[in-house]
Amino acid sequence: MALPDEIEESLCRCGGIAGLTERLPGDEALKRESALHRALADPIRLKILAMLAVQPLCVCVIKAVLGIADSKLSYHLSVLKKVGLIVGEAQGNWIIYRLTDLGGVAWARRIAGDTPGMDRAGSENSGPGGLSHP
Amino acid sequence: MALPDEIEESLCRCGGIAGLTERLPGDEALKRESALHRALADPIRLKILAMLAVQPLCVCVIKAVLGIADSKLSYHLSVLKKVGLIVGEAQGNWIIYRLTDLGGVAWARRIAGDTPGMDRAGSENSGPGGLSHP
DNA sequence: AGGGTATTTTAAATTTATTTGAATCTTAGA
DNA sequence: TCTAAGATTCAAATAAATTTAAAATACCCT
Repeated sequence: MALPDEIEESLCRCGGIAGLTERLPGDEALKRESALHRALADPIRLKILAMLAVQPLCVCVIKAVLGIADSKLSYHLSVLKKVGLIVGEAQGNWIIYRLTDLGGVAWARRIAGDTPGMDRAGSENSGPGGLSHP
Repeated sequence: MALPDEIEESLCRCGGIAGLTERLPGDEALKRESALHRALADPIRLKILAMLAVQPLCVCVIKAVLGIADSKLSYHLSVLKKVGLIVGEAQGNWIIYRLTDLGGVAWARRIAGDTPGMDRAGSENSGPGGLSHP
């Protein structure tokens, strides 16, 4: 196959194609990670996450902020819920959504949010925020 | 609208719907972030990132590891390139791809894939404190 | 220049995700 | 029980991403 010297040399150093392959995450891990990113790959859903990073909220408040149709919102909530970034808890007439631990991690690890050339970042939780619920 | 007490109370504390809205990232930031996640939302592309995190590589080596068609690989490389996660530098007959700084950050901030038990979905309680990663 | 290898581009076919609007479910309260 | 509000589900329509195979480009070498 004949490679560029630099590549061939360092490729050898890490065990060739086989050695490189061994160092990679398994298919399940990659599938899981990509599923999470797919769930985060929409501005509406990121905005929902940003809101829930401030505090838990019921669907009607989220809807008021986003200004989108009920069923559309429900769809996006279900996407986030399915991968475990948020959970919803029924409370009487309402369903209150909040970030899971995973959702908190995902929001905290935003990629572009604190790298050069960005708008301001969201939340950073200044207040006590959150549902008291002891 | 009448909300659950706990929600209404903490919503007031942060300035109501308007106050909440102000705390959210701007549309441009959300679009940028979602574009990055969209690029990361595929196992093949994550695997490419993983490989390039080991060392820069030319297309033919990446292809040998992934075992996919040339044009398919080229498509996925272009997706990663377009959002600035990788760059390719022509070197004679080959094109050598490497992670950008942004790509390094993105890979380092994987959400599910580091060390911890990564095969759980709902993950309500992955521990208190949540954000740190031993 | 001509041949060969490495990589990208194109366009059509396919798959997957999102939006929309109507219908449904669930619960609280009169 | 009846009703209204809050939220989800369904199926059809639309839009976007991915795959495929063929054709094109770019480069090195003799």
